[in-house]
Amino acid sequence: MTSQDTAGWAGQLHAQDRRVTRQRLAVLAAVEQSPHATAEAVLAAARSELPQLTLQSVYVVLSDLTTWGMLRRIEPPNSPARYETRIGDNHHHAVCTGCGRIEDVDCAVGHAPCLTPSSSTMTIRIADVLYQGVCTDCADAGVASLPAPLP
Amino acid sequence: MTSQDTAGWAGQLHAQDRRVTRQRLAVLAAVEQSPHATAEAVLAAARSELPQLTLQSVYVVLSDLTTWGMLRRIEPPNSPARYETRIGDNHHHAVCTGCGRIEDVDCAVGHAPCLTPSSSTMTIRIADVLYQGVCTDCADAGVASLPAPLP
DNA sequence: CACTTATTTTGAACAACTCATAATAAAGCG
DNA sequence: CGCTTTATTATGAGTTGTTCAAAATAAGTG
Ligand SMILES: [Mn+2]
Ligand SMILES: [Mn+2]
Ligand SMILES: [Zn+2]
Ligand SMILES: [Zn+2]
Repeated sequence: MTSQDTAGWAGQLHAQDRRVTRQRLAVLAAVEQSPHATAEAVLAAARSELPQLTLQSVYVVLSDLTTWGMLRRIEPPNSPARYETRIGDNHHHAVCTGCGRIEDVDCAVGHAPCLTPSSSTMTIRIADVLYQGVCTDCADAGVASLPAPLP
Repeated sequence: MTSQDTAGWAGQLHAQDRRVTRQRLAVLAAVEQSPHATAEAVLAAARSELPQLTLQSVYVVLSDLTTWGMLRRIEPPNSPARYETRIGDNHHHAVCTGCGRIEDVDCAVGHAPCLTPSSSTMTIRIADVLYQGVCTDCADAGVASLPAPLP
């Protein structure tokens, strides 16, 4: 959201020979400000700066930025896709089955060892680990039920 | 698919005070026969035994069986949900970004250590690891592109 | 066999996302 | 700066995968 970030994002877009648009900067700022945001949440946040922005545009911008490696998309169960600007560090996620809360979790075993599974005929590029459990709030509240959508 | 399996499934259903129906047995048989099948694929397979079966019924049966722990659901990116009878062993999956092929992968580091991530305020119940890469077939064919839906 | 009620079917609706096309505006150029 | 080109966005509609409410069916019980 800072002009620092904005300048950096503009630079990255330029470097990819992409146009620097208000929509792209607004979406990047929204995702930076609230990590693991949904497309709807991004739209809501970005509209304070760019009221005429549409959900469809948010979808294409998110898709493009993800394709170009400027955003990362995660797809938790029982939730629409979520996006974040924290990329390239192979970090993982824990989602609470009580309230849907999503937390970042550093790679479980240290330095990207999850990239070498025990046996597979595939050349692994990505290891996406999704932990599911109950967060302390939900544990305190005695909630251990099924996933509920985030507000 | 064998009467062995069928008897076992009927027993599990009885043990849960659930009714043993043709639909449930047909769905279980279909998933057992083709692991990681989609609801559509299950419908197609089960209809050879039960032609009047509907997709909506397949959805509720799959959902129920998953809730009761008799099936496991995985949700790969760019794919509808998939189901399998291999449950309770914390195994993971590798999906080819070329052709969409899905393989089982045993827990990467041995005996369920993925259940203890480096740091989280959550009590972890499930560690779902999704590897994405390129399978040998696709590597040989020079395909490394975006995921395509399985036939 | 008849009864109760879980289960399935029917028909419709929904959420999240994608597509085709028209309108707009960012970048390059004179 | 104004003009042009074309990437990008907005508009409107469509699609996929899934869920829901209500009626019809059938599994289990006595
Ligand atoms: Mn994250
Ligand atoms: Mn599997
Ligand atoms: Zn929680
Ligand atoms: Zn492949």
